[in-house]
Amino acid sequence: MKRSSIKDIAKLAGVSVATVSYVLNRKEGQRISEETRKKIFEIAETINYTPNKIAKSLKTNKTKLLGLIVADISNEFYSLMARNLEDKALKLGYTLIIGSSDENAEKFKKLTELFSQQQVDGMIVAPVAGSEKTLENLMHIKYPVVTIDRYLKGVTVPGITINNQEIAENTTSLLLNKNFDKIIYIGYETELPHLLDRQHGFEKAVHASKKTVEIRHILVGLENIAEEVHSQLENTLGKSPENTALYFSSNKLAVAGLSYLVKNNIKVPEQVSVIAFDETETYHLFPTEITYIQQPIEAMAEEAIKLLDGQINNYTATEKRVTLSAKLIAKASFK
Amino acid sequence: MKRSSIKDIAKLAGVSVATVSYVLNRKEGQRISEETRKKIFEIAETINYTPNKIAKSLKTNKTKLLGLIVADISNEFYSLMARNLEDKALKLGYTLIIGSSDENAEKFKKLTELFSQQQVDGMIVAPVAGSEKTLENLMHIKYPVVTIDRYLKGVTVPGITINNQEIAENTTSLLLNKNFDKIIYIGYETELPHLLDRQHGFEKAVHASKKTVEIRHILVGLENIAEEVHSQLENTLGKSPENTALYFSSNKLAVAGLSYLVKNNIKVPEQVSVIAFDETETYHLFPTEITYIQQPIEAMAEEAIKLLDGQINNYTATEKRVTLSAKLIAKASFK
DNA sequence: CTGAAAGCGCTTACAG
DNA sequence: CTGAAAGCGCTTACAG
Repeated sequence: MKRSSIKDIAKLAGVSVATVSYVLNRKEGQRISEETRKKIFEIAETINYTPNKIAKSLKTNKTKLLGLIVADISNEFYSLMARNLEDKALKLGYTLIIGSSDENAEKFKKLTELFSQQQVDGMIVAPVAGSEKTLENLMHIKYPVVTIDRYLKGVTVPGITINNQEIAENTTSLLLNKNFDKIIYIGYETELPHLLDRQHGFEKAVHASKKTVEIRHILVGLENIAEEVHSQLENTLGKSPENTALYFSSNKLAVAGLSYLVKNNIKVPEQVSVIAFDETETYHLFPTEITYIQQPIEAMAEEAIKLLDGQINNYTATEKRVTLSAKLIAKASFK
Repeated sequence: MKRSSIKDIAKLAGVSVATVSYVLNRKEGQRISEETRKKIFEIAETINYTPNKIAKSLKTNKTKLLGLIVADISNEFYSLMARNLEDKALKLGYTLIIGSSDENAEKFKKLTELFSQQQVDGMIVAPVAGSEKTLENLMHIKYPVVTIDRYLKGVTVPGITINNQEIAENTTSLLLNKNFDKIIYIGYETELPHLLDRQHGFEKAVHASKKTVEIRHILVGLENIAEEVHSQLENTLGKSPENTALYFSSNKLAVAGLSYLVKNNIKVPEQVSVIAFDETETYHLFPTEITYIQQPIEAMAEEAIKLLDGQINNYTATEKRVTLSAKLIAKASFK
């Protein structure tokens, strides 16, 4: 696979490589005779020339490559985010290189190093617990970085989040205004601030409320979600609950919980009301339409790319954080 | 963001850049005094040196970048495939750059051009209808390419497929051996050979059978799957079917069909039996466990990377096609 | 209107 | 054991 270069064109056209470069890049300032232009384009066409962006990158110090680090690209939320980022990036001429951190700080660090060696112009990352140092180092060398979905305490990286605590608080208040006997919060055992925000929002609403309602928490690890949720729901909710509400703080948790409800033939919303953070196509197979909190993924992607591109080209300050609003989509699972 | 280079290290260490390069790359042949080695490593460490792979690439003609083109990275099948490819690629030191073609031949072509300009060492592609020419061109310039999931008629690109026709035929035979009154095949209106293979497998089994059973086809476009499947199932299956089998040729179709069953309270397998091609987490919210055909995604990813790496390094012939076997996972949806 | 030349950050055959 | 030098394929200020 021998590719033709600018040099080949120059030789064939009997001009210098500089001229070829000028023509191919359609620079305005330099005026080159229509004749040579035409000849150069024709030759480029016939020898099937494709520019070597690597060579260009070396000179211009821009690769037009963006690194994306998510926890796991096969996770629905992240693959949808990746898709949106891809589209927005492409519009500005960037392509995405992707890595999954598996919630592992060491792997996260390795990926940032790898991407930095590949000279990506910037990175969009969903940082994992324990990766504060890695982010700080990137900030320190002024590497353009934007966080999405998550953020880390004590590190001021520009990024996009949603109003996790607020929306959790508001939806929990809605729940409290109904007269449930019991409300169960199903969340993660985690240190990730954005997930804790959801929990704190829930708790804040509970404390502010005058209702006497039994509150229970189910917290599970990031693995074996289904099994853990099932067994804990069995303890906390039982097989024939009445007048209870379930608050799932992620779509994965919700799916696990809903499958418990299906298996035990528990009726929604007759016996149990359900609200979930995040959506998923999976809800469509549940007999009742699920009330969920919708993240503005497209807007998040758009803002992330904009913020990153701004940093890369020095438009934007590097401590800008953008908070977007999630939205409650009310459906029948809630009574 | 000024990065330090090999030159900086050389200057600081008082040696040549050649020496630094040798040390950092731990070349065996060249023996360099332990003293200078140590000094160079220390300096590299203190000035926080990271190699510029772009520069290396220009010289070595290897970027360690692989292009992945799928129809849509937010599609569950492809994001899972991407994840597996990512892992396998990383083991060989490659990173993945990703693009979604949206089943659009023009966009597919654009992505191959973009990736080729980025000098990816090879591409893993799920070709779209009408992209024969694009693939041929890549083959012609001997660009390392491997197809996954799909293939195209008349183009001999190395690639990985599964035994679509055979597994479809076998599972259909199973269906025919039961005494259903009616069997409905739900598939796509498409020219994509791998999907037609599934349909042909179904039809082959039907023709070979001596049973008299009513056979119906539902073929839908790639968009508005849910609506189309719903309305056509309403016509073909009705609201209270008996002794009927549904054969879905993809997980998306299956989800659309299952949601119809849920909505109309049709019991599986009492009234209707179900078999689906491909799995999805979504099945878990259906009251009955779904019988499905499982693609060996991990093995496909592994073979794809192996095949591509082989081409890149000239181990493998460039017309090798690998066919892996899908497996029927029998569950309760089938009686 | 066009070209010679330097340089981006590396690698590597060659010489000593 | 180490270095000078060429070169990968581009871009771009400068000169003419």
